Amino acid sequence: MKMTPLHQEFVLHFGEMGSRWGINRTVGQIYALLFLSSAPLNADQITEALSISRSNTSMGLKELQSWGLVLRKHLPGDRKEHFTTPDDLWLIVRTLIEERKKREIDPTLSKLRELEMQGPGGDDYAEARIAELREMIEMMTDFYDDMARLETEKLVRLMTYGSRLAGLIDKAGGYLPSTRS
Amino acid sequence: MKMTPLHQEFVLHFGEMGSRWGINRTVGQIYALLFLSSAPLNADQITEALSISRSNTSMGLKELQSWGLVLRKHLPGDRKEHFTTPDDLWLIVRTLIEERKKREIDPTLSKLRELEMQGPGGDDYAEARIAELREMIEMMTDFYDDMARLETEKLVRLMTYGSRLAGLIDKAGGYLPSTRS
DNA sequence: CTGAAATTTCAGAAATTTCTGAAAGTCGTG
DNA sequence: CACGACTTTCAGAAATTTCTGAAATTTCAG
Repeated sequence: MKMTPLHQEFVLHFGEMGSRWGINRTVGQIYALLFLSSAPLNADQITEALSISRSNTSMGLKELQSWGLVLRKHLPGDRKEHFTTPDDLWLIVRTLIEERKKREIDPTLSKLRELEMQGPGGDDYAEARIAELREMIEMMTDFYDDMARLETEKLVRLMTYGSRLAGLIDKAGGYLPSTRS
Repeated sequence: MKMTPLHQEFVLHFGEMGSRWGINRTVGQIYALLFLSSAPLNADQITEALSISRSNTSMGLKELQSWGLVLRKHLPGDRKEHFTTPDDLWLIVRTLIEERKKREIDPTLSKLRELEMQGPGGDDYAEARIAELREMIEMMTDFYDDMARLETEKLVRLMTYGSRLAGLIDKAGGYLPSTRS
């Protein structure tokens, strides 16, 4: 691994940002390194490039694989495992959003539903607030599900359409619910 | 502060989720407590309800205010500061997204642009990857900006329209760029 | 099978983050 | 303008997370 100044800076940045993204420094760095590398790298190369311990590399790769952000790749003729990032950026973004939803939203949605199941307990305000929150999260995740189902091609076209979308909707005359409550 | 079982569970959940959301346990708990409370609470009430130290409450409130998720409120006749969450959930979500963008996306976008400014350094693959990443982030943040500008009413209508949006775009015959590069 | 190469696990060390109590600071009223 | 009520700051303690080296486990060529 050469590690040009470009690599250095990029990798360090992802390391620093890691904590804000809910992953740790080395995990961010490993991802960044693989992201910039045209050829798959093996664990020893990563260990050396980042000056971390071999076991740390192993754990970081494990986490990245659990996120689906890094793939194992067997290179013929080499016994070592090699690793890459998927090269379709849209796929990466979809994975990232899906995983974050799974970790950051879904548990709360379940909890809110569970709390509502427990029936009225006297605090009307709190109960209403919880119901309202649950409804909003449902609306957003339903919308997300719809978008996630679209092919990238259509998604891009939609996004490029930007603010004109609103006008389009008006014209479409969709008679749809307005703001809640 | 009464702290019914409902409050308890809700507050504890937000505390646990806090770490996944990039805030710490007590900050999550303070927010949850205020979210469920119809009346604004003062720092001592929060301190007591959550059994934390007064200084911890102070720091937590400071952070939540910096996110714009908690507002100071002067109650007439009481010298203490009181705190609430905005009650419009859409506003809360907008704030949350805006702040996360500011903290999690914008610094990276700047960094990518900065790296590109430094001009070609020999690694074509890495440079292309960085450019591609920058372009995608720009496309998404531009779209976000467009959406953020819409009134809530329209946003809701748009979201409720769900997957039919794609068909709409097709019919609109917008001749727009397809997938990048 | 065997054993060397590669990988993973894991207990404790190191680093980082969170939390506390005490001290310093702010504010408004008498 | 001084005093008490309230709030913030901050250094160090406590808790949590991350990282390491050594040992255990897996893998596969011979």
